[in-house]
Amino acid sequence: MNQSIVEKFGNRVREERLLQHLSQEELAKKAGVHRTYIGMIERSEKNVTLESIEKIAKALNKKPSELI
Amino acid sequence: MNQSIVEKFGNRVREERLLQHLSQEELAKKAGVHRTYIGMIERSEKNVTLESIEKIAKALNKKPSELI
DNA sequence: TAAATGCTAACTATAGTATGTAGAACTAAA
DNA sequence: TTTAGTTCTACATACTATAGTTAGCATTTA
Repeated sequence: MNQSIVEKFGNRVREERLLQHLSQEELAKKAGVHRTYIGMIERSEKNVTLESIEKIAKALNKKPSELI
Repeated sequence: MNQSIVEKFGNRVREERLLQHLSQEELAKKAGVHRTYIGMIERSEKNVTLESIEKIAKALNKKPSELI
């Protein structure tokens, strides 16, 4: 079964967030986005834009390309 | 001077498109997006989403991460 | 039982579509 | 030359779909 790019991204974000012991709310604050938005991304409910990818990647100390 | 992630993406798309001798319209057709949209992306006027990144990357025979 | 997350709903901003005009660059023909 | 036809791209405008915000409450998990 092939995951979509949106699913892959959501899974990578959750994986990295948990590795760093961050709550969705903590990650949201670091990234400058909203709490529920992180949840939606992790559940593959949102088709994130480049700028949001960058914000979240920075908050996780990753390069955008590492989350894709 | 630092380019934004949106500028980098637009520049990479144009660079690859020209290397492959494709017009904006040809690339748009291969990617399944609208003609004018490719122009807007290359001029850094649009903050592309993951799914559009994937469509354009496939049309250029690249991985999404190679365009970011 | 508190902290974390899921989920809904309503909203605003903007991604992405569609159409048309204008101008640059290049042919070919006279 | 110059004129006309073609292709490509920039740009404006208007529209629809959806990204992203915000709040509240339900559910899960420790």
